[in-house]
Amino acid sequence: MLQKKLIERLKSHDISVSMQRLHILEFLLEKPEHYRAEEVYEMLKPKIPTLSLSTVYNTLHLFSERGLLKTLHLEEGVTHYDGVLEEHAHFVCEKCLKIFNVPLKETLPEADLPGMKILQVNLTYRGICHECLI
Amino acid sequence: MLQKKLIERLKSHDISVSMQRLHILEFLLEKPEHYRAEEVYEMLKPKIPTLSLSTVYNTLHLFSERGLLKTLHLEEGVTHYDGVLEEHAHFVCEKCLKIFNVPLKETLPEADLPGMKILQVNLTYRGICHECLI
DNA sequence: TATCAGATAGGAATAGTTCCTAATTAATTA
DNA sequence: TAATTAATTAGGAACTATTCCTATCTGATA
Ligand SMILES: [Mn+2]
Ligand SMILES: [Mn+2]
Ligand SMILES: [Zn+2]
Ligand SMILES: [Zn+2]
Repeated sequence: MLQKKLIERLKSHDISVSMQRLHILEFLLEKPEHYRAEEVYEMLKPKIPTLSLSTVYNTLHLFSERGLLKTLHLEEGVTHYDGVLEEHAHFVCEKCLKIFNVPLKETLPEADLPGMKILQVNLTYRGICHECLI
Repeated sequence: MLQKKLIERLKSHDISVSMQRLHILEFLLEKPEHYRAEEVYEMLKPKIPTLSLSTVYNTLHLFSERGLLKTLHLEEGVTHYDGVLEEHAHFVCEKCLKIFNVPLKETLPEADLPGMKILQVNLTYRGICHECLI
């Protein structure tokens, strides 16, 4: 994505611009995969040698809070971040722990939750992927 | 639940019986709530003074593997166990972190996952609960 | 009874995340 | 512009849920 677009995106979400933030946002938006903080850190270290893991955590929290990306709790003790905001489900392989995006045919069922404010819906399938079934 | 029923339940899932297992199973089956390993441990300590946290972890893993209960990854870094096996969704309040059971009106959408073996489906709503909205 | 496998207890080790503080950078004010 | 203030970042220590390791215990088997 163009630098200009990224800057706009940050500003429109009330986030002031910094090199670290631009890089982290770009990294997550251009990929359909799901990364952990540590992975984002390792991938960006070459580009921003002074980058710290704390900053990655700070930034990911901020982005998630402001709706720039989605936080996923799919497996034990790890948080993944998803830059794809279009509604979709996930499939987690219990063997290799790979995460797959799953397009949704129908919209997700409305929940009967009177008085609650729903901010996010998450649909996850769990099982064994085609690779691991062989 | 009757001791007899519990023993049957274990045996029918190819799990040999022990006091620890009976107590842990009973505890989780009779409650609609969602507990962490540590909580199960604390609750059962008075009944089984020699109980160890390791055993609780071992047992919960075993039960989950054999389909006696469901493993939930709803919030950061914690695993909850659910003894209610009937299909239902969850609502997690982002403020107080309480977990609510949500009955499902419709069945969950079939996933377009050719070649994958689906073992579990998980639907989670996230937001602010009625208590925290006041 | 002696042998063996499985289950348990206890504690050390691990790892992802959070918290704290000082240094750096950006924004605001005079 | 210079001085002041606020926000961001870097680095590392602290925290904590979970896993891993090992010795002990228990129950079944021969
Ligand atoms: Mn995704
Ligand atoms: Mn439940
Ligand atoms: Zn797999
Ligand atoms: Zn709440």
